Amino acid sequence: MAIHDRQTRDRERRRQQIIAASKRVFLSKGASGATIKDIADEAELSPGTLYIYFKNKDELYASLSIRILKHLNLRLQRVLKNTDLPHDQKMDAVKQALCEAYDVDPPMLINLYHLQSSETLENISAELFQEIMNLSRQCLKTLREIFARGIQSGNFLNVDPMTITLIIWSMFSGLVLWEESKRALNPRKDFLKSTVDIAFEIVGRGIRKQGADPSRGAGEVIRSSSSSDH
Amino acid sequence: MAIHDRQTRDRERRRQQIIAASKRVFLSKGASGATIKDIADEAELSPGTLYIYFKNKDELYASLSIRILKHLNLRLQRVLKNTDLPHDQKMDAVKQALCEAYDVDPPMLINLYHLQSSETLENISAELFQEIMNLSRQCLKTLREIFARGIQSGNFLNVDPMTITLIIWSMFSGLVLWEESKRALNPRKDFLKSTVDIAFEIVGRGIRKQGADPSRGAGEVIRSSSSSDH
Amino acid sequence: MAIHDRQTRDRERRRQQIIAASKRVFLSKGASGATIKDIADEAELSPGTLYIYFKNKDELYASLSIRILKHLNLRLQRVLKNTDLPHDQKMDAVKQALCEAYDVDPPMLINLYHLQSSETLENISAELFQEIMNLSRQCLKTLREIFARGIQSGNFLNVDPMTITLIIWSMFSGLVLWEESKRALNPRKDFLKSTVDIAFEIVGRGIRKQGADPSRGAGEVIRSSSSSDH
Amino acid sequence: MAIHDRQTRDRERRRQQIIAASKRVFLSKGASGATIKDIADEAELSPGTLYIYFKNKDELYASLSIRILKHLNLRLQRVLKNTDLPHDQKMDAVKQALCEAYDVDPPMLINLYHLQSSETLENISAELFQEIMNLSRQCLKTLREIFARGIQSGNFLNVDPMTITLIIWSMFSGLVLWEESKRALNPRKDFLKSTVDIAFEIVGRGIRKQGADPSRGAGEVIRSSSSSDH
DNA sequence: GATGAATGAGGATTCATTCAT
DNA sequence: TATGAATGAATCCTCATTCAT
Repeated sequence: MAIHDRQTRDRERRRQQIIAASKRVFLSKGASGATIKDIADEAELSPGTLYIYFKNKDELYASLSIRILKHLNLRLQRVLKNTDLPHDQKMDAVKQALCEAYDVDPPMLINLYHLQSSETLENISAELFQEIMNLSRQCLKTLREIFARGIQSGNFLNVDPMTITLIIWSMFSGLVLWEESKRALNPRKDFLKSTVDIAFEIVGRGIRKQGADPSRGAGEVIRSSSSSDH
Repeated sequence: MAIHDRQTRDRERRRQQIIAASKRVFLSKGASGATIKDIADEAELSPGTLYIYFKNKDELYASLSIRILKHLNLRLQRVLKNTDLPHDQKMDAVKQALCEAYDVDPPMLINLYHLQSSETLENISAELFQEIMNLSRQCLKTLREIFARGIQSGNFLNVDPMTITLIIWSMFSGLVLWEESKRALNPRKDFLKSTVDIAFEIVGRGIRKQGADPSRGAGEVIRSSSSSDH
Repeated sequence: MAIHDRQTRDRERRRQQIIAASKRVFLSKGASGATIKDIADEAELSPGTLYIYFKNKDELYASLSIRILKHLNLRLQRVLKNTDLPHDQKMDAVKQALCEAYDVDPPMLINLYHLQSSETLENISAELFQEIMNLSRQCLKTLREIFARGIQSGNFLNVDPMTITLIIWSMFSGLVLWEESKRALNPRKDFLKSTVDIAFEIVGRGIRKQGADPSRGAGEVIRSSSSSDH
Repeated sequence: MAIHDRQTRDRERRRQQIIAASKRVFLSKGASGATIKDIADEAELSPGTLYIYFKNKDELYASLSIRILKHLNLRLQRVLKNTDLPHDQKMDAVKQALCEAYDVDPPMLINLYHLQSSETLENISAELFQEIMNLSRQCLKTLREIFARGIQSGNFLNVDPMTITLIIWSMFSGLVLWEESKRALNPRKDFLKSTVDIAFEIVGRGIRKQGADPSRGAGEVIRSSSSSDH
């Protein structure tokens, strides 16, 4: 038993070691710029070893997203279910969930974009691809639900909640990408947090009803984009 | 003279032919997925010919950004200088400039991101890199100036204008990337325009002073992020 | 026209150059022992060039058989159609066709065996595989027809002609393989011809009716193996 | 003693387990297509364990031949020494010896061919290679002696007995290879036995003197191939 | 002895780039 | 100028073999 446990633990530790190394390398060299040898060197392992733990380079790359998506999912669910939280503070809770996920794993969104941008999805197994897609979709769904309830409560403008989701998500992703692109040239400080604060404050102001009477869910309306197909 | 003119014209036409082809190919296959042969085939030229007009693959890729950045620059300058436009409609003009640039050249922002994200800049000449950087910076500067005037005029909240610039830019980029990532799976229609409309409406509402007395430039204040270094 | 012709000719010459080199290398190092670099070196080309002319190593290997199979096919057809030839000399004509094919391309049968032995057929295109299979089958069919007529004519024992075909083919192949396996160790002389002569003489004696009355096709009978499925 | 015996027995049993597994794997995947892991899996052992019992892959492969060659040797010696057997039935006894060896170990001849065809002999130890070569030679010698006595007895044509040996051996090998190559596509039944029966019948007829007076050893003569060097 | 994770040399293949025509 | 065949460095991946447990 004990032996088996230790082996399992070692295996998992090695996996993490590889994942950590590849994050660093992928971040600095990009998905296709990074070579297996780069990653192996960074992980202080031999190239062959990577193939014991990951089927190929693309699967390794894709795997990076899994953990952080799970984490983000959890945090967003908690926001959704926290009924004690006044509706007008949910936006802030969403912001914190996103920022925390970013703190845990900075390049997460870069991965998500690259994965979605059809560049990779060639050599990854259907299951892994599905898992990532499901997790992504789950995150977006939860966000939409949060906003939908804000609208129902009368705190938010009556905008299609999926559209709000996309706007928030895109804005945050855009800021993260910007941040990361600057980091290479200017690694000292991160301005992300303060910029994100302001961004959410602005969007929060923009989405909240002005002299909101929280009693009814339909007041000011912004014509919704065709929401069905996002 | 005439002969020389025609030669120059032919040369330029051939360049455009290559640029147009590579846009299509880079868009569908990604920067590193696209091969020179792909582009040559699309342009109905031979691989060798591309090297007569562009020093190498990276420079070809980078030069795609140049044109669209120049175009965007022009449009934004016009918005800035159009003193007839009421300050509270500048946001809308900015939106239109960005959308138009996107219409002219959909992948432009993707290119910009990839260029910034250290993926490419390997074989690119220093001059070309500088030109791109200058053009990018110019666009951002113009945007910042537009917002700065909006603040001075008392229409906008007193937020660091560079921060607003980043937020707008990131949000738009994020939405474009999202759109592009969806296009592969669902090529029929684009929801970009309507989503962008709502996004700008929300941000516009968020950034405009509420019961604004446009006469003075300092009212409500959102604590600015450290702006100096963006 | 002239230019195009020359190019076509050059292309074909280059193909032959590669085929000739790979025959030598495959013969001396075996199908999986030979590396692309070995072949490229032998052909005095670079590895990449081989991939212009052949899709991959397996297809190159398989292609070696095509030419010789076509050649053999032609020769056997001629034997079949040569109605002037007395039936009891057809065996000799078959022998000469096989030997000549071997002279033209010694390793041919080794290839055929390897190809049939399911080792390769992984990376070769369905079409190429089909072409080889069809050519092989055609050769066997022609042989069977030759023997079938010999039986009908009353010169040969009444043995299933496909079985005779297999015996002749296997015997010849076996002798060639033996010869080739010896050549590595003892390259000076080839004993193939004389051994094959005797082999065909023995089999010829064995298959010909003893005091044959060529007038009827059924005399001595050797119980046929189940012939349908070879 | 007892302990030591058991250990020796266990060791030998494990060896057999590996040999049996590798036969199956080599047969289905070919010599170079089969990996050590394939064999280890089939033997339900770990890769490392194979190296306790065999120096390397090539030696494992080669050792497969040793056993069957020893077996075949024994059987052929018995035919040679069985002076009760009429000379004209020796051919049949040889056939049975070969067929039995094939039944015991189908891929044996395939192995022998591959070994001889310079494919393998890279990592094989000199001693093992010598042993295989000696055993092969021994088999052929015994066959030659059998045929030589048939000639002396006046039953067979006066053909160089080594040439007959080669012909018989090649024919049988050729048929086995054919059989094996078909097995992949059509695994249900083996036609080998019936085809081999007819083959030996034909060759037997061809080699036996016609109206043989078994009393003297020189009658009809087929010009011998230069026999010295086979 | 037995294990199986780790190794790393080696091979097939790709593709940006060059250059003779 | 335009071509496209040729190049060969670079990369992914495999797998025989080793070795710490």
